[in-house]
Amino acid sequence: MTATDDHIDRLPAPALVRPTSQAERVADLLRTFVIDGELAPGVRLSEEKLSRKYQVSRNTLREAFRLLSRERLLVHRMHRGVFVAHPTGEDVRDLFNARRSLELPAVREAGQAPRALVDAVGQAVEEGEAAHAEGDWWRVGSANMHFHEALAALAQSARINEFMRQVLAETRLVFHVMAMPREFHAPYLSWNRRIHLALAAGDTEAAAEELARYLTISERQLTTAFAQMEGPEQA
Amino acid sequence: MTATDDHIDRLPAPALVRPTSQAERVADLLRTFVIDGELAPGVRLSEEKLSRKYQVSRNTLREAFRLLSRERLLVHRMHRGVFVAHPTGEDVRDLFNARRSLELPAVREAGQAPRALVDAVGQAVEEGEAAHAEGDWWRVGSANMHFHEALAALAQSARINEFMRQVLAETRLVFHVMAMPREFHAPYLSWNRRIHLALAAGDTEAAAEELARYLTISERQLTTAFAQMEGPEQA
DNA sequence: GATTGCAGTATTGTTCAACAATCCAACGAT
DNA sequence: ATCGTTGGATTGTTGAACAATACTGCAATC
Repeated sequence: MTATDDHIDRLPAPALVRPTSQAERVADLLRTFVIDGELAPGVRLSEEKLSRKYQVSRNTLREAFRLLSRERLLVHRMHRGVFVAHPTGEDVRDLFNARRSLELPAVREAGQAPRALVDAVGQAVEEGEAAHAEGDWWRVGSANMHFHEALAALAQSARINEFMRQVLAETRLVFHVMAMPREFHAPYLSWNRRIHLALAAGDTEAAAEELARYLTISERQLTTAFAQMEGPEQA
Repeated sequence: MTATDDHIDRLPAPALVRPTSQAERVADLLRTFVIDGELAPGVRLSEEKLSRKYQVSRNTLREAFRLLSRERLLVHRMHRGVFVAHPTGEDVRDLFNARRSLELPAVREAGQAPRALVDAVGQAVEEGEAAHAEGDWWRVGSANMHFHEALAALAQSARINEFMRQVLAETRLVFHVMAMPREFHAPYLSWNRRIHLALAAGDTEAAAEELARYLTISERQLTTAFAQMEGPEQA
């Protein structure tokens, strides 16, 4: 170890250059398509067409499919192909149960979390309000996701964070199943603001109760919409 | 719809015959190997050797690898191959934070859960005690996993259940990193028994407190062991 | 008229062989 | 000691081939 090594140790280390494989890149691409709704729920992804379009071999494409099917964004059906996941009313209930398990305790234990994590919640609130001011409804939705992601992050576990991202991505799929009206997200803006205010004030219990109400109402809205949808027509 | 269709509706439906792909079967196989410690943490899985040994093509094998790397049981390192995950002390902290987030709230809300789910917790306790009576330490460990899996299941979310399974599988890997003494699991048997008793009695808060203590102590044991291990020697 | 049986077709499941890209260890030069 | 080079081994990716399966439509049956 020479003296010059000290300089190296001081470098902003974590930005390590990670080489990525073709399969991962394709998976990233498809993931954004699914989350953004460019690939509608239930749509089948033809191996031949996709491999031709994105200039990758079928084998590489299939590796990407495996990654995304473990994330529940794609569904593999033997000899039939892979399809964009198509959540049902049952899935909605499950997703919200999962969110309750993740978000509520995270908020209740927010006292243990570093201030930076609480601030991130506030930033998401502001992002949503800014998007609302610009009338960018899609970004309002994204900001709402960031908000809840920030809530789960209070639990301080990278694994929880990743799981939460998955759950939220799936939740976003739910919105694609039935085109929600643009104004659907509007009421949540003030709600998020209230939750963050309570958090910043250290009143975690109040924040948790607000959040619980939010989740209950949001779930009810979606499940009733699904009931109307799955009842009359077929699955 | 003829009258005979009624009989079909009454069949034990959920046992649907799901055809499985080669890739999934290989993934299942490798998963058990990893969890059971037959493939030690850090070991590299040669594509050529494995494909030859299990008579599958490299491409199929790689599909299985992608599945398992999303489960964090394998780690893909570009141009180097896939390795059995090798958890660090940092991972241990993260895993236990995740478990606290999952298990504690699940126990606290156990009142909402159907009795069958609470009974499942008791069954896991008995499984552990039976295994202990037989001196089958490996099964004691498995039963302990089942116990905590049953706790998380009180949250009533299939997604939570799966996530918990993953977390526990990783936790099991931790035990393979350093061979824990056989008696390591012994004290947990009575602990699990106490937690279940409190649960069955409806005293969820007492159960949660016991569980919290358990997690704290268990985490401390593992992290100190890791500190001794990662400090002197290299990573 | 609805169900069953049977093409034919399209697509996925899987394998194989080849090549490019990269890592790694060993060697040798500075 | 450090660095550049070289060669071998392994992964990354491809394209083509074939088997296995699902789907459609039509004819045959009751």
